[in-house]
Amino acid sequence: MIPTDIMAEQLKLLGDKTRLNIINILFHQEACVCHLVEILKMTQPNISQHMRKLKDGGLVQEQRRGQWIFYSLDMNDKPYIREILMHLPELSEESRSVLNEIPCKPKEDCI
Amino acid sequence: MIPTDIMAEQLKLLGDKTRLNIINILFHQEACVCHLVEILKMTQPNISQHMRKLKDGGLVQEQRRGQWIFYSLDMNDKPYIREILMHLPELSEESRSVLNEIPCKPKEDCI
DNA sequence: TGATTATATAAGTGAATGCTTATATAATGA
DNA sequence: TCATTATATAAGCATTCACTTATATAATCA
Repeated sequence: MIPTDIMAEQLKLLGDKTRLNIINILFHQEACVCHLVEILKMTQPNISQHMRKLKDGGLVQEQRRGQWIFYSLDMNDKPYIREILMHLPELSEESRSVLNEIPCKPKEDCI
Repeated sequence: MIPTDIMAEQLKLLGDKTRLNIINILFHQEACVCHLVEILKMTQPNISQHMRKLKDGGLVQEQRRGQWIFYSLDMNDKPYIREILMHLPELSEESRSVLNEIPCKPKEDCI
C-alpha cells in the first residue's frame, strides 16, 4: 500500500516523455549517461538532471564502473511500473546497438 | 501498445495528488463535482478544472443527470491504471458516506 | 603531472501548472 | 419569470519544471 501523495510523486516522475523514455530503456538493460545522451539526442546535463530526479525518487540505482556511472531500474517495491512498461514500444534496433557498443557491453569486465 | 509521449501525458495526469485522489474515488464509485468538493475540501472551480483535464485526457467520462454532472472512470483501454489503483489506500468511511448521501445515491432514480 | 573523458552541479530562462477570485452557463423549482 | 443550485470558464498569480550554458568534480591515461 502506497500513500496517495507518494504515488503521485512517483507517477509525476514517469509523466515526462524524456524520463519515461529513459525508464523504458533501463527496462531493457542498464545504461550510463553517455548511452542515454546518444540514444535520446539530448545534452548531458539534461540527462544527468533527470537521472538525479529518478534516483531521488527511488526509481533507479546508480553504480560507478570506472569513469562511467551505470543506472539500472529499481522496481522491487513498484510492480505497477512493470505494467506500465509492458505497454510501451520496444527499443529501436539503433538504440539497442548503442547500448551494446558504447562504452562497452555492460556487465562484461571491459573496464 | 501506447506511444511513449501519449503514455507520459496520461501519467502526468495521474501524477498530481488531487487528481490521483479523484481517480481513486471514481474507482470506487462515480461522483459529481459536489461530491469531490465535499470530500477533498477544495474549491469548486479547482475541481472542475481538474475534471476537464481528466476528461480531455480520456480518463473519465461525464454524464449529466439533472443539475448534476456525474463523472466515471474510463479505464477500458488503460489496464495499467487498475494496477496503480490497487496500491492506493481505501476510501475513508467519511468519503463513502459523502458519496452515498449527497446529492443522492447515484444510479437510483432520485432525479 | 597534465590532458582527456564522463558526470554532476549551478544559475538563468521561458513555459507549464495548480490554485484563486470573479463571472458565465445551465438546470430546477417557487 | 425569477431565485437558487450546480457546474464551467476566464483571468491573474506564484510556483514548478524542463531545458540551456557554464563550471566543478572525478576517473583514466599518456
